[in-house]
This record gives sequence, structure tokens and C-alpha cells, in this order.
Amino acid sequence: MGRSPCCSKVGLHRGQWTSREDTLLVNYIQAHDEGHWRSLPMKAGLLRCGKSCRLRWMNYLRPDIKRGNISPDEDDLIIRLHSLLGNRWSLIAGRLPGRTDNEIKNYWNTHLSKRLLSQGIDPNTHQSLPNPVVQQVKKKNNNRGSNNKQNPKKANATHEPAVIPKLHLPKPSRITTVFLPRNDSFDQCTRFSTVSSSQRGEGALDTEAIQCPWSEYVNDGENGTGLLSYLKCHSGLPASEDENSLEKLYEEYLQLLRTDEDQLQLDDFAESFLI
DNA sequence: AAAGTAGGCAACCGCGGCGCC
DNA sequence: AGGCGCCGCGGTTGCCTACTT
Repeated sequence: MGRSPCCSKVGLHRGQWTSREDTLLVNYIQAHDEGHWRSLPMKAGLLRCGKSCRLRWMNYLRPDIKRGNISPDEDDLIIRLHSLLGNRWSLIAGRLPGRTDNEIKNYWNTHLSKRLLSQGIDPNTHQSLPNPVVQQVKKKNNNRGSNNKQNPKKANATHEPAVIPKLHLPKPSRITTVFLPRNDSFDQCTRFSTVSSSQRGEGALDTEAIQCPWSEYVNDGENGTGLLSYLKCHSGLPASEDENSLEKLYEEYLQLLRTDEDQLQLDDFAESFLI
């Protein structure tokens, strides 16, 4: 016999979360902290499975989630970490502040793996694909390209994905406005709103949509200084020791990104957080 | 303008690990 | 030591939207 389900599914809501459910969940967690997912729905007045609540919080409602497109630096880091760690998305996400494992997993499956394939690299092994396979992939892409002659956006996506400044915005929610109660980390901005994609143009950065606590850290400097600001502010470490260790970590990260012959360093880097 | 197709992403499902009793 | 329950993770599904014909 398998395990019994984590919760009785009878009478529980499934599918898209409503704004009311989100509010209930956020309010409860702000008041009682996260955890105890099994009992949380009942205490919060939600007709949801605890796992569903956890998922919604972790992947969408958490205030420290970074909204906006994944930067080239992050792209590069994801690829490098994936080559070392494989599909261990939570570990990879742990090195990308504000990104969730689900987001990285989706981004990998929809963008990065295809990009690697188009470059003749096996996304699983990160080794060069044998020529016939590469040719097959290219042929496939060419076919798609020819089918998309009038759609340069799609054609480019397969041939020169890195060139396109593709905007990776979070999927629009049905919620129009969410009020997040204050907490220590995000006093400066406690309100964010989301808009449906029908309300915004594709590819256009909707400043309202990303007007959120973490937005000030997004792209606020060259070479990812925004990331450093973010790390400094939200590491949860005491400010004094936080400063140096994060500075080090971040320098290490930048070093790794800059250097081409850094595989050994990267291995050490990866091991440092696997232990 | 409508139907078909493809892409993107939020949410669900099932399993494994870990801690507690 | 073994069973049980909870949590977290990775794989998969299904819905929504944009694009093409």
C-alpha cells in the first residue's frame, strides 16, 4: 500500500488561486511565520491542501521573489550550475537570490535546454552532441525557421536566442492588487500589483507589474551590483559579518562568471555549498 | 475573424528524506 | 529499530495567451 494522500481532497479548492485565498495565506504567514503546512490551511481559513499552500507561498507570494527577466549573468550561472548539479533545481535556485526552483526549472525547460541544443550541446550532459544529432537539431530549427519567416521573433529564438533581449516576465495573475503586510525586510514597499497580459504589451516592461519590494535591486548596476545589494539586504545574517562574507561570495561569483578556464574553481565553488 | 498550433508557466502529483515517537 | 507523518523536491500536466494560417 502506498502512503495515504497528504490531505483529504474532498471539498478542497484546486487550480488557480483567488486573490482572497492569497490574502488569507499571506496574512496568516505574516502573523504566524511559515511552516506547519499541514495544519496551516485550516488555521488560515483556506480550503486548500497544505502542499498547495506551501507551493503558492514559495513560488509566488513570498515577498523576496524577484520579478522580471532572467539576466544573462543568471542565464550563465544557471547553465554552469546545471552542468555541475544536474536537475537539482532547489540547489541551483539557492544560488540565485529571489528565483524559485520552479521558475528556474521552467526557464531551463523552455529556454535554456533548447538554446543549448541549438548550439550543439546536450543539455543533460553538457557535452557536445555528435554531428548527426546536431544536424538533426539544426535541420529541425531551420524547418521551424522557414515556417516562421514572418515571425522573426520565433525564428530568432531558435537561431540566436542569446541576442534577443527576451523579457521573462512572470505569468500574469488574475489578482489585480495585493497588499502585503509589512515585515522587517520590506518596509520600504509593501504593495505590489500585477496586471493581466491583456493589459500590457508583450515585451514591454510594465513598471507597475514589477513595482515590488525587490524591484529596486533589479538591474541597479552593472555586472550585477543589484544582486549584491540584494544579498546584503536579505541574507538574514548580521549586518557586520554579512557584509564581508557576501562581498566575498559575490566576488567569487563574478570571478567565476568572468573566467573561461575556471572549471576547477567552479567545482570547488559547487562543493562548498553541497557540503 | 476564426480556428488551429505552439509556447510559457502555475499548479499538481508522487516519491524520498528526515525527524519524532 | 521500525513505523509514521511532514516537508521538500523534481517531473508532469493543463490552462492561458500569443502567434500563425
